[in-house]
Amino acid sequence: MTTFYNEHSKVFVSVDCIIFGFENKKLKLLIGKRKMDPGRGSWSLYGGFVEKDESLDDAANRVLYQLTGLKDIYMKQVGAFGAIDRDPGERVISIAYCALINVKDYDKGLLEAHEVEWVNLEELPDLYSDHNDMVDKAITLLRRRVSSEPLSFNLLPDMFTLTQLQHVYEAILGEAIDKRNFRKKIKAVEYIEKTDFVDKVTSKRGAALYRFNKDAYLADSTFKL
Amino acid sequence: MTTFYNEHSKVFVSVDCIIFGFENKKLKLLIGKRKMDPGRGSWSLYGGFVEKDESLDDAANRVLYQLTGLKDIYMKQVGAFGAIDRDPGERVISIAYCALINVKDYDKGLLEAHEVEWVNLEELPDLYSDHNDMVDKAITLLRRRVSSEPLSFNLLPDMFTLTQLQHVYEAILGEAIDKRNFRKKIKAVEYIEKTDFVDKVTSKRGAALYRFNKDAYLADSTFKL
DNA sequence: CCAAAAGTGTTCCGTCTACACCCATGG
DNA sequence: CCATGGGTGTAGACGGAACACTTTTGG
Repeated sequence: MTTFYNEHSKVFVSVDCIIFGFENKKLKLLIGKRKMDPGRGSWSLYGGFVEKDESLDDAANRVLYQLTGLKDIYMKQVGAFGAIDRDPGERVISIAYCALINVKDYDKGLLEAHEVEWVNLEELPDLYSDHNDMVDKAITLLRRRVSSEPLSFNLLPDMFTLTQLQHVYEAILGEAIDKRNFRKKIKAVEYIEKTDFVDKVTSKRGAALYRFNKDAYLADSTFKL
Repeated sequence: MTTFYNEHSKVFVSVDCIIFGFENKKLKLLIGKRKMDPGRGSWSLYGGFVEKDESLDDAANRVLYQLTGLKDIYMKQVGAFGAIDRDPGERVISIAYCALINVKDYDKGLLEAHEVEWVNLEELPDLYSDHNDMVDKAITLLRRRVSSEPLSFNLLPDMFTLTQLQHVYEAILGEAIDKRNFRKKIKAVEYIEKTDFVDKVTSKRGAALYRFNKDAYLADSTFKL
């Protein structure tokens, strides 16, 4: 069995997580300063090596769980990055994954424990190695998918106002959206359901809270926004 | 420098090429029977291991070159596949790449030398390991991109008739397209240029040959079809 | 009472779709 | 002369974009 394999060389494989959050009308990224060589001290995505007993997806979920304590998170593979010298220490090929989480679900204590921070996407610093390329590709994918897949809800609490939802779209697409046209489209989507709850935090008048009905969506998986 | 790396395990990394061609109104895939264990004799994509001195993209291009003798081919990464047992022999993570080539550019002699064949996409057999998943993902990407990127020309000779071009779109999208509407759109695209040449092979009357002007496209990279 | 956010319809314009006939030619 | 594929225009439907005012209420 160990036949032709031996002629070839093995390499390290890691996963890097591009973790998007949304707060205050802005897309945010969870990044930290590297605590190891090479690249100690530079801003970096959070990552980890793929171990023998886990698939790539499993590794990405494990790394995300280690950092955030969250499971069953929206995660998509962004792509494999494999320039020869992308890691100055050893040959390491890395698979980038993109995760969308609700910032409110994230335990603030962990921010300090792991020494990571939420940084506005627009103010993203230079990151370690090719991590900026990973982020760029992730955003490109996100923009492409946000209109054809119900992604956006992953960045919000279970219940949200239409204004919040609109802000998510605006942040991802990077452009203003007309309020009336947006709401018209939303009303046509049957699995975005109005609840009887009202949010009085951001407005004096109060805004109706909506909910994404995942089961209804799965029953009729058409999405267009 | 060899510090924390050692705690982790290395794995083999390979690339697999999903090579699309177009002939006789059909999308075709270049596949062969595996000539090695594990999986000897089963239909398979053409692949190879990533070596120390090459990036992932380089490896994919080398593998494609070894098989076809072609360089500077349209190639896009499809994604990384890393289920634990996807290769029954050893842990191997594979990066799938999608290539589009003009079947006419492919030396028929190489077909036999490498024992590979063009197979209609619709008649694709069960492939080794997760190769069918790779193909499925490649097609999904292709469908998504074909309307927003000038891919289709890679599947045709330098000069082509509008009917041929339409057949390419129909094959990729898997649905019939109205001839008049299609030609109307094409005429609006300034970098699809009519030449003075006429193709008399497929019709008695003769069909005008067109050419994709890459420089004109790059000068104004908008594409919508 | 006023600032701040929520909520609500209509019109216009451009784009997509459906659809059928004549043309040129080689065999 | 006819079978085969090449080539052409129009009308109606539909969806997207632009656009402004009223409502509620906490401070």
